[in-house]
Amino acid sequence: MPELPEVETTRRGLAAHLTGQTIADVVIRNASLRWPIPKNLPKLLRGQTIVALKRRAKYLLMDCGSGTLILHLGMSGSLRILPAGTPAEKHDHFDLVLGNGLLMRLRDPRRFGAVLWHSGDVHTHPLLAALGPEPLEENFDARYLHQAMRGRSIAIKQCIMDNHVVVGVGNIYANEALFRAGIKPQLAAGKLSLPRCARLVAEIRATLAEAIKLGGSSLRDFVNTSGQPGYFQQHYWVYGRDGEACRKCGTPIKQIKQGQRSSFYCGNCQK
DNA sequence: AATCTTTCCTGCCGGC
DNA sequence: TGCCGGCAGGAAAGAT
Repeated sequence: MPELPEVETTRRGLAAHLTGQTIADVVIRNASLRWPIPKNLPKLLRGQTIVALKRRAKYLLMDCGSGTLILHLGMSGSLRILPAGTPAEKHDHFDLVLGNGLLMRLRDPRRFGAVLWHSGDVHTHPLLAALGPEPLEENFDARYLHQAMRGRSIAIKQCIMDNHVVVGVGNIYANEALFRAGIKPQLAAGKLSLPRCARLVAEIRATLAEAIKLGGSSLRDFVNTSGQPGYFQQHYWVYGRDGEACRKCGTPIKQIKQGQRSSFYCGNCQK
């Protein structure tokens, strides 16, 4: 599933093909994603030049000069670069046909993704305006996290998955980072000391950075822009390892539900 | 049939 | 009383 490392992997794979290219055509086969794809998108985009491909949280931002195409992969989306004219398959909802004989194709079986247009400063878009800091940037530090969680009774795991606190930490990496930091997922967020916040910040950063280096997770249906899976899943400490031995101490990994999501942890290594 | 995935939205609760 | 923020739960589609 696309979490931040998968989105960043996608961004890097796409950027080389897209940057500086003109948009020859736009094909909408099925507009009903999480929100409808704007009907006037072909009119808006035809003839535009792609200036840059950026990322904010799990949103891909295609800067077209006059505005920004906002893309989200939802739970099952993937973007690929293919030769123009490649026949569309099931769940291929959206194409950007480029001037260089290639196209960028969105496939999204579960249709929780999004394709939206915003003119002007994209960071003022309602979906982006209230987001917390990027986990890999300097302003996400121990002092900030400590402050953001102060007085809160919500479980630490749910707190770091809250986009208002920090963006881009989904279920897999939340579980992994908490294991690496030695923090039990049920701990009340407000109870985490400043030094433990520092440890957690460091482990969230390291977990995401390593996953990006490895090309993202390949859980279920994630593929990169060439259609290849990532390799991070081979490195999980706890995710999906219910009942298996902890890789550090041998204690069986436990699975619990928090906010309808599965959490995995070691009762011995995580306090 | 239940589960899994992301994230927005609704509505309840308690505090002031 | 009414507003606010925190928080829980629900919703969307499809594969397994």
